[in-house]
Amino acid sequence: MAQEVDLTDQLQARREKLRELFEQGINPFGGRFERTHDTGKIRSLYSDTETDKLEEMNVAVVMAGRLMAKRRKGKAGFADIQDFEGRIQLYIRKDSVGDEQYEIFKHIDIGDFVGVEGTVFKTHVGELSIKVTNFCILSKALRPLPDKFHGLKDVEQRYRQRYLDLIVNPEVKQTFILRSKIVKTVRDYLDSLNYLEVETPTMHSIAGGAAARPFITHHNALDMDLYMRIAIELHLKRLIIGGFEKVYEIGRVYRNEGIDTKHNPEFTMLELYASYYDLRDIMDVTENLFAYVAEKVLGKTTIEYENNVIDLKSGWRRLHMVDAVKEATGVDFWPQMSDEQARQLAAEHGVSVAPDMTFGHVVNEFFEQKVEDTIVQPTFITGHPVVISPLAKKDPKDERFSDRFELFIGGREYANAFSELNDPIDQRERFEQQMREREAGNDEAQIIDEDFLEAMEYGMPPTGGLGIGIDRLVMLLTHSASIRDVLLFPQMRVRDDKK
RNA sequence: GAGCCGCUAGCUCAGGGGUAGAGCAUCUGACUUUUAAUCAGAGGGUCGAGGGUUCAAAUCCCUCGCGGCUCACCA
Repeated sequence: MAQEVDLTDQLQARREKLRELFEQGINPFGGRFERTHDTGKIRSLYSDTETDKLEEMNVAVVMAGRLMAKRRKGKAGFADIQDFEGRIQLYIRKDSVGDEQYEIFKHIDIGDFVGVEGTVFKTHVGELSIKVTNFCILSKALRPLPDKFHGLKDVEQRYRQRYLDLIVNPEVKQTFILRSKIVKTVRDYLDSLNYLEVETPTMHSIAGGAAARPFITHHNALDMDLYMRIAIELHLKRLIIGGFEKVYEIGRVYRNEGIDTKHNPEFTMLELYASYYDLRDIMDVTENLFAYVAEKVLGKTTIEYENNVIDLKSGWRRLHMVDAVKEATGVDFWPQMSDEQARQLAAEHGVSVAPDMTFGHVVNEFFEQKVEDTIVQPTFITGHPVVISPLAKKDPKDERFSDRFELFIGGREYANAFSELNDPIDQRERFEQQMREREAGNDEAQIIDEDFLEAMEYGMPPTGGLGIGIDRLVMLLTHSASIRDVLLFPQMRVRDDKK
């Protein structure tokens, strides 16, 4: 601990007050405190009660909270305390609480936790308040809170010390309460459709199910490297094989990639799988889920996000990637063509492609570079090229493309789904194709998972599968510009010069 | 990884070569319905870190750290 001389005036003052409390025989770090009301209950019960009526009712309450403001004037004073539900004003008179407690009140600091007994009343301007008859300190704060009026603005400090952000910036608290409701509502919806929620390992011996670089860790007793999962996919499919006909998991996945306003190294994914479904069924589930959650959580399906008005009501546009590219650029990839011809079209239309890219890669590049950003209203883009979809069924009508969709809203991807590949021979070929890409230098291409292939050889029912980025969904529904604003503790570099 | 911007008191911010400022917060005093309470006084700083230029650097230059945004990467 720092020596006294290193402490700022405010830290010294609070430690001094702490010592005085001990000397008076008062425990500044108290224990259990039984409340009769919180601020939410007080407000819902008495906000609309007339001042005189409230006086007559003489409602006694016991409350607790953190002191957020103090306005003292001689032998009386006002203070605001804050609990989870909000704030309420206290009115403390020396002749109500007595000399001893009033002395404590005089020396109590903003940030301290207090417990109070009193009666509910309204001030001259009609503010619901508590006339305090008994007052005690429940926990002493040794550091000052950020500015009561401006709050905490410093973005770095808000992320590093989220607890301060939550104490002084009420809208931040609301965002995370909403996040909790969103996730709960997703669960409610899937549970109502008889999906079974499961938990599968987050440490994998092979990081599969997506194209991404994993985090590597090590198990000492087994003396083996393990990978933090980059997707939930392959374990949930094993459960489909095992006879769980409808399963989902909401959990963390980890990708060892850059950090920006849309990416955090660990984030929350929903994946669900349903036996005997195909892509069409999954589209229905997806749009119904979004609409249900928006309606339940926000009370509406029309939302504003990044200067767009977006309607999440079901019945979204369904558009094949090739048609989307054709619509935006006039380039038609339906006719059969060679990889060379495809790359030539890219060159002609200013789409940058690598020299070894195949027809499928080129189509995808066209979509990403020319179409993706322009999609505003919820749109299912379907039929991704098979080469970039190693876990999806081929489209029987055109085997260059897969039975897959990605959901785009406001130029951003929110979901990814397939009619799941359930042919183990084809799956092996797809993995082998991925291994060849890997050998060619794509370190995000997937690794062959023999254990998963064996599982599939026992027979996997036709299955529809879906993945939704929960953080992005929360961003959308909470109008958050950065993923860090919907993560309580976003990943940050360590600071070694910590004050 | 690149570019731009930022880092000054506990918090919010001014100050951009000439002795470090304000508001809130803190401390002392006054005040029994205030609410960004008010009034009077006081204390509080390694100006992100290190180097350089200069008689003189918070300020100009270089390096580094941390953060934000944009781009790249991320099917």
